[in-house]
Amino acid sequence: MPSRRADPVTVEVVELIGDVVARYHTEYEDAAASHQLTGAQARVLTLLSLEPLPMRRIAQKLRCEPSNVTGIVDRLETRGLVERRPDPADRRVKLAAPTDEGLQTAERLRESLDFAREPLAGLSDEERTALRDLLRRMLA
Amino acid sequence: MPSRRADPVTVEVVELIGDVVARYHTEYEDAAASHQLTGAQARVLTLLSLEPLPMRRIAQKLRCEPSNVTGIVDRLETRGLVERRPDPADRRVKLAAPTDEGLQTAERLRESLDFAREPLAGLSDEERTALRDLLRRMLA
DNA sequence: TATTGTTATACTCTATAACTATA
DNA sequence: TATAGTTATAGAGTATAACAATA
Repeated sequence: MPSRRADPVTVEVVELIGDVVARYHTEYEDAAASHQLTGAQARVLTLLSLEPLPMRRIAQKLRCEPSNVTGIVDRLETRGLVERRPDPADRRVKLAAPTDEGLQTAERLRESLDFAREPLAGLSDEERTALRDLLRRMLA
Repeated sequence: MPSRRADPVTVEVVELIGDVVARYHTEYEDAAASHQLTGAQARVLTLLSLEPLPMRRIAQKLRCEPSNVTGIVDRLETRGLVERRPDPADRRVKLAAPTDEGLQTAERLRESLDFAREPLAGLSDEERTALRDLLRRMLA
């Protein structure tokens, strides 16, 4: 049931979360662009740097249609950052896996994603822990 | 200066913020889609529901090129949600303004955007206030 | 028959550059 | 000459539907 009137603090928290989202998005896109990647390409490369995945699984992680993943992986493959491997267990499946260069790019991407690391540095240990606990409960 | 090694709590907070961002994005797109709007269209309509704006200002708010705004406003105008008005003070300028139907749609959009209202309801007043203060400091 | 990945198609968002009408 | 908005163009992401290969 949505429309219970929200108190002022809740309204402000929602606005602040909107600000966090906007800032996160901007920094993510900038970090991706600094490696000549789009946001979607950066997300897929980051996913694959954790473990190779079937095309279908990538679509599920991205919450998009499988047909889209074909193009994104095509472009990453053209760049030499990702390759398609056969799945020994099921010949219908293609596993997308990062190349060595792809892994390096993913690592540099992670490093340039400073969001909330710098701002969080201004908080004390206790405050960071409190923030972690509150966010955990919010997402539970 | 990015790469100072982050402590585990900071790492988890960054991950949690990523989760918040993903959830916010999903809910925003869903809310927009439930009104047959794309995310960009919903953002512009929401902006204009606060006050009519010159095309140029919309582009600045969206952090995109002015040429993109033409298409987005075109589509909102075709839907009858927005109209372009001349600016009496400068005949080069076109003010985009919501129609009555556009205002109604923007209001319903706001209502269906429950993000963080429901989850925040599970927090006490003190916790919400603490969260607000921590987010404020993070974004400062 | 069902599933995996792809192709074909169409729409939206995006940036760049060139154009117009004002200022 | 500078600015506001548009148009033209091209690339990328998205969904839908139809297809080939495999299960």
